[in-house]
Amino acid sequence: MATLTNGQVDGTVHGVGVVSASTNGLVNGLSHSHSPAGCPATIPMKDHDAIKLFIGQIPRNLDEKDLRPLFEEFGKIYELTVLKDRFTGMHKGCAFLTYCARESALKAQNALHEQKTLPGMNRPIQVKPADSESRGEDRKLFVGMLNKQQSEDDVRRLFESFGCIEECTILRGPDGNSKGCAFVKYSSHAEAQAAISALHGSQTMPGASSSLVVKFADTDKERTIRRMQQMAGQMGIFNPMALQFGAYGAYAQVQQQAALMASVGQGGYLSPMAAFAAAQMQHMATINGLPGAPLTPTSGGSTPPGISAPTVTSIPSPISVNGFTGMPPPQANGQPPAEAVFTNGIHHYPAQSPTAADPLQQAYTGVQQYAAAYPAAYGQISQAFPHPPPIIPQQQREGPEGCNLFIYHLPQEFGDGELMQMFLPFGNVISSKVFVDRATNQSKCFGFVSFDNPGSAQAAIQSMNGFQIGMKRLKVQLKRPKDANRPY
DNA sequence: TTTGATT
Repeated sequence: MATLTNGQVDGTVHGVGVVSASTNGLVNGLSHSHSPAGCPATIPMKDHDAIKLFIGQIPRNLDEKDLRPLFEEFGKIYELTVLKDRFTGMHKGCAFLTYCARESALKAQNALHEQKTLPGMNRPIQVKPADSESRGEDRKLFVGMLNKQQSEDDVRRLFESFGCIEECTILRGPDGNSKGCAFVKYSSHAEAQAAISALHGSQTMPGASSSLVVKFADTDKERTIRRMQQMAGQMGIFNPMALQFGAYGAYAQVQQQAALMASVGQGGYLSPMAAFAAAQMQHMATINGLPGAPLTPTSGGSTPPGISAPTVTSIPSPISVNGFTGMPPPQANGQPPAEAVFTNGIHHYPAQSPTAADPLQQAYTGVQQYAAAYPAAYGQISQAFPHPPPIIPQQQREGPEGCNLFIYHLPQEFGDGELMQMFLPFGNVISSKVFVDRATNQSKCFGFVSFDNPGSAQAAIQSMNGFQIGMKRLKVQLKRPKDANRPY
Protein backbone atom coordinates (compact mmCIF):
# COMPACT_ATOMS: atom_id res chain seq x y z
CA MET A 1 0.00 0.00 0.00
CA ALA A 2 2.76 2.30 0.91
CA THR A 3 4.66 1.04 -2.07
CA LEU A 4 1.82 1.94 -4.34
CA THR A 5 1.63 5.42 -2.92
CA ASN A 6 5.28 5.96 -3.49
CA GLY A 7 5.12 4.56 -6.92
CA GLN A 8 2.41 7.02 -7.77
CA VAL A 9 4.12 10.07 -6.55
CA ASP A 10 7.55 9.05 -7.64
CA GLY A 11 7.84 7.90 -11.16
CA THR A 12 11.45 7.02 -10.64
CA VAL A 13 10.85 4.20 -8.25
CA HIS A 14 11.79 0.97 -9.87
CA GLY A 15 10.41 -1.43 -7.42
CA VAL A 16 13.74 -2.57 -6.16
CA GLY A 17 14.42 -2.64 -2.45
CA VAL A 18 10.81 -1.80 -2.03
CA VAL A 19 10.33 -2.92 1.50
CA SER A 20 12.67 -0.60 3.29
CA ALA A 21 12.20 2.18 0.84
CA SER A 22 8.46 2.18 1.18
CA THR A 23 8.68 2.27 4.90
CA ASN A 24 10.67 5.41 4.66
CA GLY A 25 8.41 6.82 2.06
CA LEU A 26 5.45 6.30 4.30
CA VAL A 27 7.04 7.97 7.26
CA ASN A 28 8.06 10.90 5.18
CA GLY A 29 4.72 11.17 3.52
CA LEU A 30 3.07 11.46 6.90
CA SER A 31 5.43 14.03 8.23
CA HIS A 32 5.09 15.93 5.05
CA SER A 33 1.41 16.44 5.58
CA HIS A 34 2.25 18.15 8.84
CA SER A 35 5.11 20.20 7.54
CA PRO A 36 4.93 23.92 8.15
CA ALA A 37 3.64 26.29 5.56
CA GLY A 38 6.37 27.45 3.29
CA CYS A 39 7.89 24.04 2.75
CA PRO A 40 8.01 23.20 -0.90
CA ALA A 41 6.26 19.93 -1.62
CA THR A 42 9.36 18.15 -2.81
CA ILE A 43 8.65 14.71 -4.13
CA PRO A 44 9.89 12.18 -3.38
CA MET A 45 10.59 12.99 0.24
CA LYS A 46 13.92 12.23 1.74
CA ASP A 47 14.93 12.04 5.35
CA HIS A 48 15.81 15.35 6.90
CA ASP A 49 19.14 13.94 7.83
CA ALA A 50 19.71 12.25 4.50
CA ILE A 51 23.30 12.10 3.39
CA LYS A 52 24.45 13.15 -0.03
CA LEU A 53 27.05 10.66 -1.21
CA PHE A 54 29.91 11.22 -3.55
CA ILE A 55 30.48 8.31 -5.90
CA GLY A 56 33.89 8.10 -7.48
CA GLN A 57 35.72 5.84 -9.90
CA ILE A 58 32.76 5.35 -12.21
CA PRO A 59 33.48 4.29 -15.76
CA ARG A 60 32.60 7.11 -18.13
CA ASN A 61 30.40 4.96 -20.21
CA LEU A 62 27.92 4.51 -17.37
CA ASP A 63 25.21 7.10 -16.94
CA GLU A 64 22.42 7.48 -14.40
CA LYS A 65 20.22 4.72 -15.72
CA ASP A 66 23.14 2.30 -15.67
CA LEU A 67 24.11 3.24 -12.18
CA ARG A 68 20.70 3.16 -10.56
CA PRO A 69 20.36 -0.62 -10.34
CA LEU A 70 23.69 -0.86 -8.64
CA PHE A 71 22.69 1.52 -5.88
CA GLU A 72 19.00 0.83 -5.56
CA GLU A 73 19.59 -2.38 -3.76
CA PHE A 74 20.39 -0.31 -0.66
CA GLY A 75 17.25 1.77 -0.72
CA LYS A 76 15.11 4.18 -2.63
CA ILE A 77 17.08 6.80 -4.47
CA TYR A 78 16.11 10.38 -4.03
CA GLU A 79 18.53 11.82 -6.50
CA LEU A 80 21.39 10.53 -8.61
CA THR A 81 23.41 12.84 -10.77
CA VAL A 82 26.45 12.04 -12.80
CA LEU A 83 28.83 14.95 -12.75
CA LYS A 84 29.50 16.43 -16.15
CA ASP A 85 31.88 19.05 -17.30
CA ARG A 86 30.09 22.34 -17.29
CA PHE A 87 31.21 23.27 -20.80
CA THR A 88 31.83 20.07 -22.69
CA GLY A 89 29.18 18.04 -20.93
CA MET A 90 31.70 15.31 -20.59
CA HIS A 91 31.20 12.62 -17.95
CA LYS A 92 33.61 13.31 -15.13
CA GLY A 93 33.70 9.78 -13.79
CA CYS A 94 31.84 10.59 -10.60
CA ALA A 95 28.36 11.29 -9.29
CA PHE A 96 26.29 12.54 -6.41
CA LEU A 97 23.80 10.18 -4.89
CA THR A 98 21.18 10.89 -2.27
CA TYR A 99 18.97 8.19 -0.87
CA CYS A 100 15.60 8.97 0.59
CA ALA A 101 16.75 7.33 3.77
CA ARG A 102 19.90 8.16 5.62
CA GLU A 103 20.17 4.51 6.52
CA SER A 104 20.37 3.54 2.87
CA ALA A 105 23.32 5.83 2.36
CA LEU A 106 25.15 4.32 5.27
CA LYS A 107 24.46 0.82 4.02
CA ALA A 108 25.65 1.67 0.54
CA GLN A 109 28.77 3.26 1.86
CA ASN A 110 29.56 0.24 4.00
CA ALA A 111 28.90 -2.20 1.23
CA LEU A 112 30.53 -0.43 -1.65
CA HIS A 113 33.19 2.03 -0.65
CA GLU A 114 36.48 0.68 -1.94
CA GLN A 115 34.88 -2.75 -1.97
CA LYS A 116 34.70 -3.39 -5.67
CA THR A 117 36.11 -2.01 -8.84
CA LEU A 118 33.84 -1.23 -11.73
CA PRO A 119 34.75 -2.57 -15.16
CA GLY A 120 37.49 -0.63 -16.84
CA MET A 121 38.60 1.19 -13.71
CA ASN A 122 41.85 0.51 -11.95
CA ARG A 123 40.78 1.85 -8.59
CA PRO A 124 37.89 0.72 -6.39
CA ILE A 125 34.66 2.65 -6.30
CA GLN A 126 34.36 5.52 -3.86
CA VAL A 127 31.17 5.90 -1.88
CA LYS A 128 31.31 8.50 0.86
CA PRO A 129 29.52 11.56 2.08
CA ALA A 130 30.01 14.44 -0.30
CA ASP A 131 32.24 17.27 0.81
CA SER A 132 29.19 19.46 0.93
CA GLU A 133 27.87 17.21 3.68
CA SER A 134 30.74 17.47 6.08
CA ARG A 135 31.08 21.17 5.50
CA GLY A 136 27.43 21.50 5.21
CA GLU A 137 25.87 23.17 8.12
CA ASP A 138 25.27 26.16 5.95
CA ARG A 139 21.56 26.01 6.46
CA LYS A 140 21.68 25.76 10.18
CA LEU A 141 21.38 28.93 12.19
CA PHE A 142 22.46 29.86 15.63
CA VAL A 143 19.94 32.11 17.28
CA GLY A 144 20.99 34.07 20.32
CA MET A 145 19.43 36.59 22.67
CA LEU A 146 16.14 34.83 22.87
CA ASN A 147 13.87 35.28 25.79
CA LYS A 148 14.46 32.37 28.12
CA GLN A 149 10.74 31.71 28.27
CA GLN A 150 10.46 31.17 24.53
CA SER A 151 9.74 27.63 23.48
CA GLU A 152 10.62 25.72 20.33
CA ASP A 153 7.21 26.60 18.97
CA ASP A 154 7.73 30.30 19.60
CA VAL A 155 11.01 30.16 17.76
CA ARG A 156 9.48 28.19 14.93
CA ARG A 157 6.77 30.79 14.51
CA LEU A 158 9.38 33.46 14.34
CA PHE A 159 11.36 31.68 11.65
CA GLU A 160 8.81 29.73 9.65
CA SER A 161 7.99 32.42 7.13
CA PHE A 162 11.51 32.25 5.69
CA GLY A 163 11.48 28.64 4.71
CA CYS A 164 11.05 25.06 5.66
CA ILE A 165 12.31 24.46 9.16
CA GLU A 166 13.73 20.99 9.44
CA GLU A 167 14.92 21.29 12.96
CA CYS A 168 14.46 23.68 15.81
CA THR A 169 16.17 23.17 19.13
CA ILE A 170 16.46 25.42 22.10
CA LEU A 171 19.67 25.01 24.02
CA ARG A 172 18.94 24.13 27.58
CA GLY A 173 20.92 23.67 30.72
CA PRO A 174 20.85 20.53 32.82
CA ASP A 175 17.85 21.88 34.68
CA GLY A 176 15.93 22.25 31.45
CA ASN A 177 16.06 26.01 31.50
CA SER A 178 16.58 27.72 28.20
CA LYS A 179 19.98 29.24 27.68
CA GLY A 180 18.39 31.88 25.54
CA CYS A 181 19.67 30.49 22.29
CA ALA A 182 18.64 27.95 19.72
CA PHE A 183 19.46 26.19 16.49
CA VAL A 184 17.17 26.47 13.52
CA LYS A 185 17.85 24.33 10.49
CA TYR A 186 16.24 25.16 7.17
CA SER A 187 16.09 22.94 4.16
CA SER A 188 18.29 25.27 2.18
CA HIS A 189 21.05 27.79 2.54
CA ALA A 190 18.96 30.45 0.84
CA GLU A 191 16.19 30.16 3.38
CA ALA A 192 18.67 30.42 6.20
CA GLN A 193 20.21 33.46 4.61
CA ALA A 194 16.80 35.07 4.22
CA ALA A 195 16.10 34.56 7.90
CA ILE A 196 19.40 36.14 8.85
CA SER A 197 18.72 39.16 6.69
CA ALA A 198 15.27 39.65 8.09
CA LEU A 199 15.76 38.80 11.72
CA HIS A 200 19.30 39.47 12.87
CA GLY A 201 19.24 42.48 15.14
CA SER A 202 15.65 43.12 14.15
CA GLN A 203 14.21 43.11 17.62
CA THR A 204 15.05 42.74 21.26
CA MET A 205 13.24 40.07 23.16
CA PRO A 206 11.82 41.01 26.53
CA GLY A 207 14.42 40.26 29.12
CA ALA A 208 17.26 39.91 26.63
CA SER A 209 20.23 42.17 27.06
CA SER A 210 20.63 42.96 23.40
CA SER A 211 18.98 42.45 20.09
CA LEU A 212 18.28 39.10 18.49
CA VAL A 213 21.31 37.30 17.08
CA VAL A 214 20.75 35.23 13.96
CA LYS A 215 23.79 33.78 12.25
CA PHE A 216 25.03 30.61 10.65
CA ALA A 217 25.94 28.00 13.22
CA ASP A 218 29.60 27.26 13.62
CA THR A 219 31.21 24.68 11.43
CA ASP A 220 33.29 22.00 13.06
CA LYS A 221 36.41 23.97 12.36
CA GLU A 222 35.05 27.10 13.91
CA ARG A 223 33.98 25.12 16.90
CA THR A 224 37.47 23.75 17.32
CA ILE A 225 38.94 27.19 17.09
CA ARG A 226 36.50 28.46 19.64
CA ARG A 227 37.46 25.69 22.00
CA MET A 228 41.10 26.55 21.65
CA GLN A 229 40.40 30.17 22.32
CA GLN A 230 38.45 29.26 25.40
CA MET A 231 41.32 27.17 26.62
CA ALA A 232 43.72 30.00 26.01
CA GLY A 233 41.43 32.31 27.90
CA GLN A 234 41.34 29.93 30.82
CA MET A 235 45.08 29.79 30.94
CA GLY A 236 45.36 33.52 30.64
CA ILE A 237 43.29 34.17 33.69
CA PHE A 238 45.89 32.57 35.79
CA ASN A 239 48.88 34.66 35.20
CA PRO A 240 51.94 32.47 35.32
CA MET A 241 53.60 34.93 37.62
CA ALA A 242 50.80 34.74 40.10
CA LEU A 243 50.87 30.99 39.96
CA GLN A 244 54.55 30.67 40.32
CA PHE A 245 55.15 33.17 42.96
CA GLY A 246 51.91 33.53 44.80
CA ALA A 247 51.72 36.89 46.45
CA TYR A 248 55.10 37.67 45.19
CA GLY A 249 53.94 37.31 41.64
CA ALA A 250 50.86 39.32 42.27
CA TYR A 251 53.03 42.04 43.59
CA ALA A 252 55.18 41.96 40.53
CA GLN A 253 52.10 42.26 38.42
CA VAL A 254 51.12 45.37 40.24
CA GLN A 255 54.49 46.81 39.53
CA GLN A 256 54.07 46.10 35.88
CA GLN A 257 50.78 47.87 35.91
CA ALA A 258 52.33 50.85 37.52
CA ALA A 259 54.96 51.01 34.86
CA LEU A 260 52.37 50.74 32.16
CA MET A 261 50.30 53.38 33.77
CA ALA A 262 53.20 55.71 33.80
CA SER A 263 53.94 55.06 30.20
CA VAL A 264 50.50 56.00 29.06
CA GLY A 265 49.76 58.53 31.74
CA GLN A 266 52.02 61.05 30.20
CA GLY A 267 50.21 60.91 26.94
CA GLY A 268 47.04 61.99 28.61
CA TYR A 269 45.20 58.83 27.73
CA LEU A 270 44.09 56.85 30.66
CA SER A 271 44.37 53.20 29.88
CA PRO A 272 42.48 50.56 31.77
CA MET A 273 45.68 49.67 33.49
CA ALA A 274 46.27 53.24 34.49
CA ALA A 275 42.75 53.51 35.71
CA PHE A 276 43.33 50.42 37.69
CA ALA A 277 46.55 51.58 39.22
CA ALA A 278 44.93 54.83 40.12
CA ALA A 279 42.01 52.99 41.57
CA GLN A 280 44.31 50.91 43.64
CA MET A 281 45.98 53.93 45.03
CA GLN A 282 42.77 55.42 46.05
CA HIS A 283 41.51 52.20 47.38
CA MET A 284 44.50 51.83 49.51
CA ALA A 285 43.61 55.07 51.17
CA THR A 286 40.10 53.91 51.74
CA ILE A 287 41.22 50.76 53.34
CA ASN A 288 43.47 52.53 55.65
CA GLY A 289 40.43 54.39 56.76
CA LEU A 290 42.43 57.51 56.33
CA PRO A 291 41.01 59.42 53.50
CA GLY A 292 43.15 62.46 53.20
CA ALA A 293 45.33 61.33 56.02
CA PRO A 294 49.03 60.95 55.73
CA LEU A 295 49.61 58.02 53.58
CA THR A 296 52.97 57.03 53.19
CA PRO A 297 54.86 57.17 50.18
CA THR A 298 57.11 54.85 51.10
CA SER A 299 60.20 54.15 52.13
CA GLY A 300 59.05 50.68 51.96
CA GLY A 301 59.35 50.32 48.28
CA SER A 302 60.43 46.86 47.54
CA THR A 303 62.02 45.54 44.51
CA PRO A 304 61.74 41.85 44.84
CA PRO A 305 64.73 40.01 43.53
CA GLY A 306 64.58 39.23 39.89
CA ILE A 307 61.91 41.74 39.15
CA SER A 308 63.05 44.89 37.61
CA ALA A 309 61.46 48.01 38.82
CA PRO A 310 62.37 51.63 38.78
CA THR A 311 64.19 53.14 41.63
CA VAL A 312 61.70 53.94 44.23
CA THR A 313 61.37 57.27 45.80
CA SER A 314 58.98 59.01 47.99
CA ILE A 315 56.51 61.31 46.44
CA PRO A 316 56.79 64.94 47.10
CA SER A 317 53.37 65.86 45.88
CA PRO A 318 49.85 64.55 46.05
CA ILE A 319 49.05 61.82 43.65
CA SER A 320 46.88 62.94 40.88
CA VAL A 321 45.96 60.89 37.95
CA ASN A 322 44.04 62.20 35.05
CA GLY A 323 40.38 61.91 35.45
CA PHE A 324 40.42 60.51 38.89
CA THR A 325 39.12 62.49 41.75
CA GLY A 326 39.14 61.85 45.38
CA MET A 327 42.70 60.74 45.50
CA PRO A 328 44.22 60.99 48.87
CA PRO A 329 46.87 63.60 49.25
CA PRO A 330 49.75 61.52 50.38
CA GLN A 331 52.56 63.17 52.15
CA ALA A 332 56.14 62.36 52.11
CA ASN A 333 56.55 61.19 55.60
CA GLY A 334 55.65 58.42 57.93
CA GLN A 335 55.87 54.76 57.37
CA PRO A 336 53.77 52.50 55.28
CA PRO A 337 51.20 50.89 57.49
CA ALA A 338 52.37 47.45 56.73
CA GLU A 339 56.04 47.34 56.19
CA ALA A 340 57.15 43.82 55.52
CA VAL A 341 53.68 42.58 55.36
CA PHE A 342 54.36 39.80 53.00
CA THR A 343 53.83 36.66 54.88
CA ASN A 344 55.74 34.55 52.51
CA GLY A 345 59.04 35.90 53.53
CA ILE A 346 59.42 38.66 51.05
CA HIS A 347 60.57 41.85 52.58
CA HIS A 348 60.50 45.37 51.48
CA TYR A 349 63.80 46.93 50.86
CA PRO A 350 64.68 50.30 52.11
CA ALA A 351 63.84 53.12 49.84
CA GLN A 352 66.49 54.73 47.87
CA SER A 353 66.95 58.33 46.99
CA PRO A 354 63.84 60.42 47.29
CA THR A 355 63.58 62.37 44.14
CA ALA A 356 61.33 63.41 41.40
CA ALA A 357 57.63 63.16 41.00
CA ASP A 358 57.15 61.85 37.56
CA PRO A 359 54.06 59.83 36.81
CA LEU A 360 55.88 56.61 36.99
CA GLN A 361 57.14 57.22 40.41
CA GLN A 362 53.80 58.39 41.52
CA ALA A 363 52.15 55.35 40.22
CA TYR A 364 54.73 53.07 41.57
CA THR A 365 54.59 54.55 44.97
CA GLY A 366 50.86 54.37 45.00
CA VAL A 367 50.97 50.75 44.17
CA GLN A 368 53.38 50.11 46.92
CA GLN A 369 50.99 51.71 49.27
CA TYR A 370 48.31 49.53 47.89
CA ALA A 371 50.36 46.47 48.46
CA ALA A 372 51.28 47.58 51.89
CA ALA A 373 47.69 48.23 52.75
CA TYR A 374 46.71 44.70 51.97
CA PRO A 375 48.48 42.49 54.41
CA ALA A 376 45.50 40.27 54.78
CA ALA A 377 44.78 40.02 51.14
CA TYR A 378 48.31 39.24 50.17
CA GLY A 379 48.49 36.86 53.03
CA GLN A 380 45.62 34.94 51.57
CA ILE A 381 47.32 34.59 48.31
CA SER A 382 50.52 33.44 49.86
CA GLN A 383 48.68 30.94 51.99
CA ALA A 384 47.39 29.38 48.87
CA PHE A 385 50.87 29.16 47.53
CA PRO A 386 52.20 26.06 49.24
CA HIS A 387 49.32 24.03 47.91
CA PRO A 388 49.14 23.12 44.29
CA PRO A 389 47.52 26.11 42.69
CA PRO A 390 44.19 25.43 41.04
CA ILE A 391 45.23 26.04 37.50
CA ILE A 392 42.17 25.31 35.48
CA PRO A 393 39.08 24.95 37.57
CA GLN A 394 37.29 22.59 35.22
CA GLN A 395 36.00 25.09 32.71
CA GLN A 396 33.84 26.69 35.29
CA ARG A 397 32.87 30.29 35.04
CA GLU A 398 31.07 30.41 38.31
CA GLY A 399 32.22 29.56 41.74
CA PRO A 400 30.10 27.99 44.45
CA GLU A 401 27.22 29.92 45.89
CA GLY A 402 28.43 32.88 47.86
CA CYS A 403 31.66 33.11 45.92
CA ASN A 404 30.40 35.09 42.96
CA LEU A 405 30.29 38.82 42.89
CA PHE A 406 28.28 41.08 40.70
CA ILE A 407 30.01 44.37 40.15
CA TYR A 408 28.69 47.42 38.45
CA HIS A 409 29.63 50.97 37.81
CA LEU A 410 32.88 49.72 36.45
CA PRO A 411 34.95 52.16 34.44
CA GLN A 412 34.20 51.89 30.78
CA GLU A 413 37.81 50.98 30.10
CA PHE A 414 37.86 47.95 32.33
CA GLY A 415 38.08 44.58 30.71
CA ASP A 416 38.17 41.09 32.16
CA GLY A 417 41.84 41.43 33.00
CA GLU A 418 41.53 44.66 34.89
CA LEU A 419 38.55 43.37 36.75
CA MET A 420 40.40 40.28 37.78
CA GLN A 421 43.41 42.18 38.91
CA MET A 422 41.36 44.52 40.95
CA PHE A 423 40.02 41.57 42.91
CA LEU A 424 43.08 39.39 42.97
CA PRO A 425 44.23 40.67 46.35
CA PHE A 426 41.21 39.14 48.02
CA GLY A 427 41.76 35.59 46.99
CA ASN A 428 41.79 33.14 44.16
CA VAL A 429 39.89 34.65 41.31
CA ILE A 430 38.60 31.74 39.28
CA SER A 431 36.94 33.92 36.72
CA SER A 432 36.27 37.50 35.87
CA LYS A 433 33.94 38.72 33.20
CA VAL A 434 33.06 42.19 32.08
CA PHE A 435 29.88 42.33 30.08
CA VAL A 436 30.33 43.57 26.61
CA ASP A 437 27.67 44.80 24.26
CA ARG A 438 27.83 42.45 21.36
CA ALA A 439 26.95 45.11 18.86
CA THR A 440 29.44 47.76 19.90
CA ASN A 441 32.02 45.71 21.76
CA GLN A 442 31.80 48.30 24.50
CA SER A 443 31.80 47.35 28.12
CA LYS A 444 28.43 47.58 29.72
CA CYS A 445 30.20 48.63 32.88
CA PHE A 446 29.24 45.65 34.90
CA GLY A 447 30.66 42.23 35.37
CA PHE A 448 31.32 39.23 37.53
CA VAL A 449 34.15 38.00 39.62
CA SER A 450 34.19 34.53 41.10
CA PHE A 451 36.34 33.36 43.93
CA ASP A 452 36.93 29.85 45.11
CA ASN A 453 35.64 30.56 48.58
CA PRO A 454 32.99 32.78 50.16
CA GLY A 455 35.45 34.41 52.53
CA SER A 456 37.34 36.01 49.69
CA ALA A 457 34.10 37.21 48.20
CA GLN A 458 33.08 38.79 51.47
CA ALA A 459 36.46 40.40 51.90
CA ALA A 460 36.15 41.85 48.42
CA ILE A 461 32.71 43.23 49.13
CA GLN A 462 33.92 44.79 52.35
CA SER A 463 36.78 46.51 50.66
CA MET A 464 35.52 47.28 47.21
CA ASN A 465 31.86 48.09 47.56
CA GLY A 466 31.47 51.83 47.29
CA PHE A 467 35.01 52.23 46.09
CA GLN A 468 35.13 55.41 44.08
CA ILE A 469 36.60 55.52 40.63
CA GLY A 470 36.25 58.77 38.81
CA MET A 471 32.71 59.96 39.22
CA LYS A 472 31.39 56.52 39.98
CA ARG A 473 31.35 54.29 42.96
CA LEU A 474 31.63 50.58 42.48
CA LYS A 475 28.78 48.47 43.63
CA VAL A 476 30.01 45.09 44.70
CA GLN A 477 27.51 42.53 45.84
CA LEU A 478 26.94 38.84 45.77
CA LYS A 479 25.61 37.64 42.48
CA ARG A 480 21.97 36.75 42.59
CA PRO A 481 21.45 33.04 42.73
CA LYS A 482 20.16 31.62 39.50
CA ASP A 483 16.71 30.71 40.71
CA ALA A 484 15.99 34.12 42.18
CA ASN A 485 13.80 36.55 40.37
CA ARG A 486 11.82 33.96 38.53
CA PRO A 487 8.43 35.29 37.53
CA TYR A 488 6.73 32.05 38.35
C1' DT B 1 23.93 51.65 33.38
C1' DT B 2 21.70 46.04 37.49
C1' DT B 3 23.32 39.24 36.82
C1' DG B 4 28.01 35.35 33.06
C1' DA B 5 24.46 31.68 28.36
C1' DT B 6 27.10 30.12 22.68
C1' DT B 7 27.34 25.34 18.25
